[in-house]
This record gives sequence, C-alpha cells and structure tokens, in this order.
Amino acid sequence: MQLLFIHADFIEYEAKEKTRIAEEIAGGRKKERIEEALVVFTAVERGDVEKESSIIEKAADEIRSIVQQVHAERVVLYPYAHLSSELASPEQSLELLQGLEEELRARGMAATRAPFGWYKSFTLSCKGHPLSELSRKITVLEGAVAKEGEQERKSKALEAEEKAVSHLFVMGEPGNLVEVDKFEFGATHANLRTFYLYESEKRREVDKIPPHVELMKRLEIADYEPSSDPGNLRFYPKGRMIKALLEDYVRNSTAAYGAVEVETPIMYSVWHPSLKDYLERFPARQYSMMGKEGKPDLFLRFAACFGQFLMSKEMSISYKNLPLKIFELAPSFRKEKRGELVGLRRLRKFTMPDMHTFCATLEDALAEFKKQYELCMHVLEEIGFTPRNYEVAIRFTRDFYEDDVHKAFIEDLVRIAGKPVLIELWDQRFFYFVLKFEFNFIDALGKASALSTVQIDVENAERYGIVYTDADGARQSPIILHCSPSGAIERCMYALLEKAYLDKEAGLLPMLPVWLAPTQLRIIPVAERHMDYIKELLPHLNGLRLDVDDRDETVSKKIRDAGREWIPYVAVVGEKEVERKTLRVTIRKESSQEAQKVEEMSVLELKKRIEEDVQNKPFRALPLPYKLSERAKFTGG
RNA sequence: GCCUUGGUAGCAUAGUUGGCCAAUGCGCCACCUUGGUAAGGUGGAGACCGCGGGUUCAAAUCCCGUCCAAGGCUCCA
Repeated sequence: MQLLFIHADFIEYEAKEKTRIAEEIAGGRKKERIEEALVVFTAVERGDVEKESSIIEKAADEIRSIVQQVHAERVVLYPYAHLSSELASPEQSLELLQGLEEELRARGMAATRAPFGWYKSFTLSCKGHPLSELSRKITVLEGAVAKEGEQERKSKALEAEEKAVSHLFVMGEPGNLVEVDKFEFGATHANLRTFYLYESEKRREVDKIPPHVELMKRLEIADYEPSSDPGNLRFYPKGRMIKALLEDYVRNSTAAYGAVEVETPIMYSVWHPSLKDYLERFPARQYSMMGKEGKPDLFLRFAACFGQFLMSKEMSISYKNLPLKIFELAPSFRKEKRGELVGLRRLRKFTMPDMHTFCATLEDALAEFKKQYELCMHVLEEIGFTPRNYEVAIRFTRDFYEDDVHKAFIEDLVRIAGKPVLIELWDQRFFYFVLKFEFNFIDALGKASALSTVQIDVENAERYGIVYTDADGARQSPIILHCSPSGAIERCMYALLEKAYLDKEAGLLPMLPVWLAPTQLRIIPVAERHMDYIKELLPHLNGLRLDVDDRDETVSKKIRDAGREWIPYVAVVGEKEVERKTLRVTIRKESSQEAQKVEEMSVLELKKRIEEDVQNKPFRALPLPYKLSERAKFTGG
C-alpha cells in the first residue's frame, strides 16, 4: 500500500463523473470541504489484500503517528491510484479502504473518505511545514518488512509456541529431578542459580557497560562500525587472527569427528516454498534485500540450515552413508532488535559453525547426540572453558521423558556433565525439536548466553524433501541433528574476554589461552645494541608469535605495556642474557597482581614451554609487524 | 522496536545560568635520555564539540529531528 500524506489547511473535492468501478455515494454528498486535515492519498496494491488486517493495522499506526506529530484535527482518506503501478482490484481496494476508515474511527480519529471510483476535482492547501508532505509504503510480506516497523503478526507456529507450557527442574544427581525452586543451589551452584533466574525472571539489573566491550576495543580485537548496520562489527588484525584460529580449531574438530565441509549461499529467495514456513516463525528478525518494486525478495540466512537442506535434498543418500555429517562455517545474519545488540555477545552478523547430521532412527540420533554432547564439551575445553565456566540446560518434551530408555539417556548426560543441570520439560513439542541441550556461559554481569548446542529435528527432512534409501530400497526421511560445537565464534571471543575479566576480579592476571594470544612472546631489549643478539635468536624461535619492543622507551614502560596487552611471556634481553645466552622471562600465568614470576631460561626451554601450552592447536603467524616501532595503532586505547 | 541516559582530538574525560583563541591526561610527532621488570623529561601537531535543522546579536551549551552507544523492557531459529 502506498500512502502520500499532505497536512492541509483544507481540501475541497467534488465527484464529477462515475467510472465503471464507482461506489455509490451515501447521501449524495458529492462535494466536500474539510478543514485542518491530514489528507492521505492512498493506493492499495496487489498482495495487500491477503494481509488485509495487518496492512490496515500498520497503515493506521502510521497515520496515527503522523496525526500526532503534526497535530492534525482529522484524516481524509483519498483514493489515489496513480501512486502505484501494481494496483489491487477495485473491489478489493475499496474493501480495504473501508476497513482502514473504520479502524481509524475505532482508534478515535475523525476520519472521512473521498468516494472511490469517481473522476474528482480537488483543491488542496498544503501547510508547507517540514512534516506537511510525507509518504509511506506499507508492506507485509512473509517474514519480510519493507518499511521500518516490525511486523508482529504471529504465525500459527508462534502461537503454538506461546501456548506451550514448560516446566523447569534441576537434575542434581542423575535421575533426581527437583523442581527448580526447591533446589538447594548453595554457593557451589551459584552460577546455575543465576542461569535459572535469567531463564525464568529475566532479571538483569546492571549498570556497568559490559567488560568485554571495553576489552575488545582496548585490546584491538574488534569494534563497532558506525557506518554499517548496528551489530556488524569490524575486526582488527589481532581480532581477525583470534577469530580465524577459533574457526580453524572448530573446523578441524568437526573434520576429525567425520564431518565434510561445504559452503552454501548466504541469501535465499523468500518465495521458496520450503523456506516460507521457516520464515513465518521469525518474521521480524529477517535481514531482507529489496527486489523489484521495492519488495523484499531475498533474505540473508540466519544459519546454514537452508543451504545445507536444499543441497541434501538433491543428494543420493544410502542408509550405508548414515550418519552423514555436513559442516559449514556459516556467516549468518539475524536482524536482532536494536536494544538487544551488545558487543561481541549479540550481533546481527556473526559466524556460526553449523553441523547437520542425518540419522536413520531415533536411536541412532540419540547415540549421535551423546557423541556430539561430548564433542561440544571437548571443543569448549580446548578453547578455554571447563564445565565450571558454563551451565548445562537440557530441554525435551514430556512424552520423550516418559520412556525409560530416554530417561536413562538424560541421566547419562547429567552424569557426563558432572554437575547439576537445568532441565526444561515441554508439555508439547513446538517448532522442530524433540530434544536439545545448550551450554550457557554466565558473564561478569550475570547474563547467560548459549555457546554449544545440539538439537534433534524431526520435521525438516520432510519439509525439505530430504530422503535416504533404506536397506529395502524404500525412501525414508532421516532425523536431523543440528549441532554448533562452539556456538558463534564471536560469542566464544566474548566469553573468553568476560572470563578473563572475571579472573581479574578474582585477583588473577587476565589473559587469553596462549594459542590464541596475538603475541605469545614479547622480547624487550634493554638497549638498542641488544637488538643484534635478538636478531640471532629469532630463527630459533620459529613457529611462535613473537614480537620485539624496539621502541625508544624505558624497560619499565615496555614491561607495563606488555602487561596491558596480556602477553603470556615477556623476555628481557640485556648484557647478562647476551653473555649467558639466555632470556629473562616474565611468566604471566604464574604471576599475580602483586608479584611477577620471573625466570631465566634458554631459548630452547622457552620455546618448548610455549609449545606445551599450545599443544597441537592451529597456528597462525603474527598478524602485525614484529617490530613494535613499525606498528600503527588501530584504536586509541 | 519502546523507555531512560549519553555522544567534546585516535582514546578517556573536563567545560553546558548561551559570551574571550574549547581544557587535561593517554596516544601520535620531534628532541633529550641507551635504559634491567608495571607510566623518564621537554616541546609540538591534532576538534567544523555525532549529524541535520531551528531559536538568538551570539550555541559545545537551549529547542526539534536523526544516527550511534549504554542500561531497562521485550526477544534470541
């Protein structure tokens, strides 16, 4: 629907001559003069009619908003076909306009409507203030919104979900399900309590800016980019490298698990029948791309599901190939609401490792689910999170839990976690999962964010027409597991920074795992003449990310700066070291806020030590010039 | 998206009953200093005070709009 608004001193019109589609004019009032009105020239377009009630509602919202802004006394709806080249049929248009008129009156606005389908003369006096001429396009399309203004129309799936009742429990000991408000959290399980409160009450009284936001800037990791859409961040060399290493690690882990890596497009047609249902559930979170006539016809994916499902549909899959695992490191887009975006925690553009596993039976799926549960724990552990750093939530339907085998299965998961787990029981299934878990990180401000997750999906194979051939030659729909072993890469970075901050609060020195540290070893010459010795050392320290602080600064200053960068190993080189062929190394992990741990060691010892820290993690070269004097600053902190 | 608060040099802040060349620290540049474990010294450059409009003799300061950020609400495939 196209709207053109004129705030007018008056409008005067006269219906002159009927067209074929003219409506009867009630009371024969062919001539009208209306003072102090917001005149709304309106064209109803093709496609508006199917969404009639939402279109009317949105249009009424717009009109009311403008009426209030310009303090108009009344509204005149004026049918004006020339605003669009894609008109709806006259009958439909008239009906919609009548509906809109009623809606405006129902909202307490004085509304009149010029007769439809007549040749009319009119005189209009525009007030000419800044807001006196405005236009709006009102669109409601599945999932996609052309104008701003979120579309809150709920799909059936959403309504079902809202009706779905769920119950929270804690499983302290395997098998012992306790209602969540009866569970004794104590000091040991304070984080689980925080997580539960977060889930149920959503209480988040916080007045600090999130520690990781400050850190991501100060450590030259990432930053906001005001010239993009909010939630699309820029990554500086150090941040880019950390992100790449995490990506490498997750990719290697899924490959070792047996997944094959693919890449699928990041945008899809909103008109695709299989995608429609999916989209309908999350109408407001779609990043849409405008197509012809300003209608959105492409959307950016919010996960890798679409691409992989569309790909899988065309594959020939035998039961012998199952379980089949497909992995993708998927740049994904979710148009989160403005107020929900925070630093690296909640973004509109992020990188989602997404693995889909096709299984023949629910038993197979459960077996795989358990393996992936353990895989996720392992991946998080290697990234730098022990189970103490996250809380486990397992969610499933009541039906699922009635089965003794399934019950034992859940208990097993709790046993593996080795700590109490939050359990959510759904009375009925909504959306596509029957069982899912997440590992949730609790940050310095008591907010919870999901990292790893696995879901069992029993619907999408059918929806997308994905089949495999069973031993009898019959076509079957597989069960699909969705797994993100680490959760979004950016979110891992957020959690690492928040964890470091929590360590600092606890009296430790904050740092990143050595394999992720942008600089693993910094060498500080006491005077310029020691640079020669350092240059001799460099070849022996190959394969480490090391840099040299060759700036014209005091040793103290350089030590302090290295500390501010959280560098795990800082080696000072002066006369003694040159003489004795050693390095004097400050070891951050063993230092405290009060005292530094300094150790004299040989180059080989140091190299070995760092290699032990790093083990067999992915490696990337130093992302910046190795001489600090040659480095530009990316942020001013 | 809504409500609240904020936006001043690369960064962190001061300045706002409207009024002289917008201040300080860090960083940057130059010089001095060649140094031994958490900020060495001196000097210099750098700001159309988020953006757009308005009120006024005069706007960083007041008003309107807009963008960005933080907190709350809501939400998270």
